[in-house]
Amino acid sequence: MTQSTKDRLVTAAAQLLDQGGIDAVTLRGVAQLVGISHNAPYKHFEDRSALLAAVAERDFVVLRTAFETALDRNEEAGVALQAALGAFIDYGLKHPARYRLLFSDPSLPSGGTLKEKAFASFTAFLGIVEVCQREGSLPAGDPIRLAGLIYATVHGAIDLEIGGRANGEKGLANVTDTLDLLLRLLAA
Amino acid sequence: MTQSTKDRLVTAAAQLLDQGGIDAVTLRGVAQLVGISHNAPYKHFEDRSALLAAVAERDFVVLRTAFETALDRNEEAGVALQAALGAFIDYGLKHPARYRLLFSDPSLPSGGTLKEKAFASFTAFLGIVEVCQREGSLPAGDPIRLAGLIYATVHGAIDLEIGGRANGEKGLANVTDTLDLLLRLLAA
DNA sequence: CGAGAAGGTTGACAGTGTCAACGTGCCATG
DNA sequence: CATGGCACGTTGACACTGTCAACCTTCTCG
Repeated sequence: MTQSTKDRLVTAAAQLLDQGGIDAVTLRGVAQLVGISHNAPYKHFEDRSALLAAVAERDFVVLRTAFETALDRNEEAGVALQAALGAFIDYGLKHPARYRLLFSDPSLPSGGTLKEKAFASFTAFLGIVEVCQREGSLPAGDPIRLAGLIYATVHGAIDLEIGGRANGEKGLANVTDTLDLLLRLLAA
Repeated sequence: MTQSTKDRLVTAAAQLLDQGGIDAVTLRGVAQLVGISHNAPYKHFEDRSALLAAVAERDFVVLRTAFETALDRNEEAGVALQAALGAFIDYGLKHPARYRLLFSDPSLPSGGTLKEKAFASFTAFLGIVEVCQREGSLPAGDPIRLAGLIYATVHGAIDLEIGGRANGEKGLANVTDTLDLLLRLLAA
């Protein structure tokens, strides 16, 4: 079956997000892209925020799936961790506006189903960390805090790089370097 | 002498930012708060972005100053580092909208004088890290990468907590816990 | 003295989110 | 079979916003 109008609205919004950033996502523009009248989106979403939240939810599911398949497809958990983080970084740098929508947009609700999806994605990541600990490729200790530390570091590094406050010769190192340093510390 | 209109515009914008978030900062609202006509701000700032950039620049200077005084006021560099990070976290949690303006706002220019001020603030932080290394309270190695790691981690943790994606029993730990874990790792 | 710049004003315009009212086709229930 | 409701779409309007243009005042400085 073909995509529903609601799905096409979400896809169109994501497309505009990639092309012109968050400011380019206007309800009227999205409607036009889908080929419906300027007010039709209100039949599917309560307001602009709800549409953006739907985009974010979809991407959080993608992230969670990426984490889960990273764990499934790799024998060694340490390799899975690298793969998961690589996918995370890749997503952030390739879709900066969408990335910021998920993690740094103030207009999105901080609760509800969006929070659940965000939580589920973190939980999948946590799963990888736990296996790493059992395997010995990550140090023992509270897995939630350890996963939180890695998550926060990677997120911070991605966000700084997206913002352009990370480059420059004597400035912050790039994401991969920062992450490598942390993982080397954790391996020691 | 009394504050210039330009300064008062920046202050008013910061105030609206604190009260109602970035969406509450409207040029007309700022003008009204200062008591001038809706178009007067254009005599001082090219557009809305320029006004927001001025707010960000001012706060970056504040951050840099906080870092510098932390180093000045403490004998042990390790204590200064704690103080600097504490001030950083405090600022972020008390002024989330302003914090996000500095680090995660896409409408701000990623270059120019704003980048310089952001850079200067990071450099001040880097200075503390270097002294810590000399003192032995932080491990040796490229100070830029080490400072970048700490900076990225703290920034990520603050940003996640602001976004409300950090709380919950089984969710990410809070900023202070995350930071403590990192510093303990670095001390070992 | 007079010109020009700095800073302020009013008025207009297009674009945006959102509300209200109105149409239309399909599906389920009497 | 009829019919009523509901899902989905449309047009029109409104207030608010950023921004441009034109105009006015006041002060400075050659």
